[in-house]
Amino acid sequence: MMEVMTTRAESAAATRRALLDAAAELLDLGGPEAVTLREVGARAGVTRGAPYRHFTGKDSLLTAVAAESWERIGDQVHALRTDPSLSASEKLRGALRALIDVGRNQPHLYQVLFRRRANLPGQLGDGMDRIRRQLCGPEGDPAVADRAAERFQDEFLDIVAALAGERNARHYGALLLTSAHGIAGMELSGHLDTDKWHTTADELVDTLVRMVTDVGETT
Amino acid sequence: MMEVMTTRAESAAATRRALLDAAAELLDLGGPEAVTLREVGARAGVTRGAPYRHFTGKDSLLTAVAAESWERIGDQVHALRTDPSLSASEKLRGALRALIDVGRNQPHLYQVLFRRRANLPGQLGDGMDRIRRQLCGPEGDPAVADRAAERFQDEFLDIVAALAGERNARHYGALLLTSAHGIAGMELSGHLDTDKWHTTADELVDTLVRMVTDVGETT
DNA sequence: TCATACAGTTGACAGCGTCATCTGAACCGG
DNA sequence: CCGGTTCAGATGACGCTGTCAACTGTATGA
Repeated sequence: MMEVMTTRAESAAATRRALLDAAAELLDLGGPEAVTLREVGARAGVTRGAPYRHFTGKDSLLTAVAAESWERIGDQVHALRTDPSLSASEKLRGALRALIDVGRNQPHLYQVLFRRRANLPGQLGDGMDRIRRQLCGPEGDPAVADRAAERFQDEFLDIVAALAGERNARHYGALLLTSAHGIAGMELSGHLDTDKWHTTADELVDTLVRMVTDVGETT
Repeated sequence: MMEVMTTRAESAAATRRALLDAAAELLDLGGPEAVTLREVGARAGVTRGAPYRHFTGKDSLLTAVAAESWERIGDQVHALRTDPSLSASEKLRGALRALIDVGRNQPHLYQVLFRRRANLPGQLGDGMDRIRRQLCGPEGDPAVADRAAERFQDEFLDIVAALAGERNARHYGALLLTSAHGIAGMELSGHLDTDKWHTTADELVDTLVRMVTDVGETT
């Protein structure tokens, strides 16, 4: 049965978890538009104002969901990289497919993962307001999601380095990563017509892996 | 000075144009969230209900904006393809950069261009409602945007075929297109850290062009 | 000339994110 | 054990949104 909640910290942590789970579920079902703070609260057993005790707002909540997902993907790629039963090519193919599979199985989540970072452009005027706000809660901070996404990229980079050599790893790593992202994105948006192009996302991944494998051998 | 509007059709057409222009401008400024039917109407000199005479709703309006943009990009690539002063490689590089430049200069528009197509997944239940609705107005119909996007892809495919041969054109064309889309997307979202990867989007494009040029030569 | 079609206006509604305010119970120093 | 404090959560309110039904006035076409 359910553990009895005694301390306030435990109860708050449980609410936070429930909010994140509810948000992730609603995101899967109907995209960011369907993630209503009212509905999230209801599914977590609280009311519409409660999420503001754990996140600075809706954006912050979605960012936290993205951060957890990045961590999960990072773990997955880490497991691939350190699996001694896999060849270097298999590791690379697995990492690329891991990303594309998220696009396939959780398209709405995938789009949130690659949301535009808030403080990218030269907007510094009201940027300070946003930044200060999001510093209120350490979670939902874009920096948290950024760190998690970068860990994934680091793991990925190591896999590429083992295959194509340290020299080419960064350039070709970026090429592979962006290409996989593009494959996932166009498959997701429906702009990759497999009939028109006589090819599939999986075949494109194979070609990418083969190309980098060749680079590694001839270097 | 301004031409006097007499006929009702002219007036309506002018309003439609103004609505599209206002929507495109607001999209550039603040993304889809900033495209308010009230503000669009205000900038077009009408009120909030007027857009419903020309589009079935906000989604339909944004789809029409995307369709016009796809047509513009298609024209641009067509001009590249038929320019006798350019080499095949230059045509390919230009086409890829044309797409990436949209991502750079109009990031919000770019995301709308690659919006998920409505009728992709197996949702047929309420899908009929949506479809019948969007058939009311021939514009804003997703099919219009799809046709425009496909014309761009056809032009692009021809450029690749001239460089890599008919045999490889489709497979490598898809690879190039998805890769360019991924480069644009990750640069746009801020996930392509040029310091970390020791490379830039432009260098990645050059590598892609070189790879396909090699394929064309060795075939 | 007169009925009609139709672009555009207006009022209304439900739902949204967000904030200020309030409440009650867990906490903690004495 | 007790009384003040902190803080998770509830609640009311506000402005904004997309959407639709009902309405208005004018150009159209027979």
